Amino acid sequence: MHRDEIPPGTLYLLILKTLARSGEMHGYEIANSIQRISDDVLQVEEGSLYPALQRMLIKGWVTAKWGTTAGNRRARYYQLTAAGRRQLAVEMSQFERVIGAITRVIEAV
Amino acid sequence: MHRDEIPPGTLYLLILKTLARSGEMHGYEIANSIQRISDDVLQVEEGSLYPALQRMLIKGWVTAKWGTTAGNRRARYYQLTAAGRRQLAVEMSQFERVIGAITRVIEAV
DNA sequence: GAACGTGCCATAGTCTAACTATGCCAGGGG
DNA sequence: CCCCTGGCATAGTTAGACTATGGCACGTTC
Repeated sequence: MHRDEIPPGTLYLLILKTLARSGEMHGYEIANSIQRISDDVLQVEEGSLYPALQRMLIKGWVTAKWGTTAGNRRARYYQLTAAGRRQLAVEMSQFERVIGAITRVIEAV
Repeated sequence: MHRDEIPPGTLYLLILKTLARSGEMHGYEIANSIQRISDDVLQVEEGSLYPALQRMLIKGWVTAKWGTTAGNRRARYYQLTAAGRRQLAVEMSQFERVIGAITRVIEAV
């Protein structure tokens, strides 16, 4: 079975936006933040999140450094780069453009 | 390269809705209709459309019969089934639910 | 101090579905 | 006759979200 909750491609947008809002975060925080703000509709699985973060590192959208959490655990803190901020703008406008177009189709008379 | 225009999964929604609106249509008409109503934002490639229609036939969401177009060409005419209409309702509510959740995240302060 | 739960990271492998590229056939116009 | 267009179809590639699994360290409980 598949839950199909997060449409492929939009995970980047969600992560980029979350990091832009909150500055430095580690993976767990990112996932929890997305889940909470979406009222539990979007559940970011660890097996989706960490591969996505790796790809984003490679693309240069984020940087990572190891640190320690408030709960005294080791964690990787991610931060947006300038390229990441640019990518966020791109993804936002693409999202709006495409969702607007789909909405036109499904609301057409 | 990839154009990334139609998010995976939403093609079903677009086709179902288009058929619901216009009754019987053949593939070419469906693609043109979606493209036109979306103001050319959504471009349904033939290599995406026909496989999707095949899957929808197998799932029982549509039926097909061969006919002749106004331009005197042979074409397969697709029509929604009752299951297809039910599926359209499901896809609509899922779409709204997920897009609403994503919107909350990308508009959060 | 052993056992367990939880926080946190990571990867291997599966699967869906949209894409590219290609091919076919028929009608009509130059 | 040839090409353009309309129209259908499939084989193969690719991205990326998922499941399943594993590991480790801290705190708490008994």
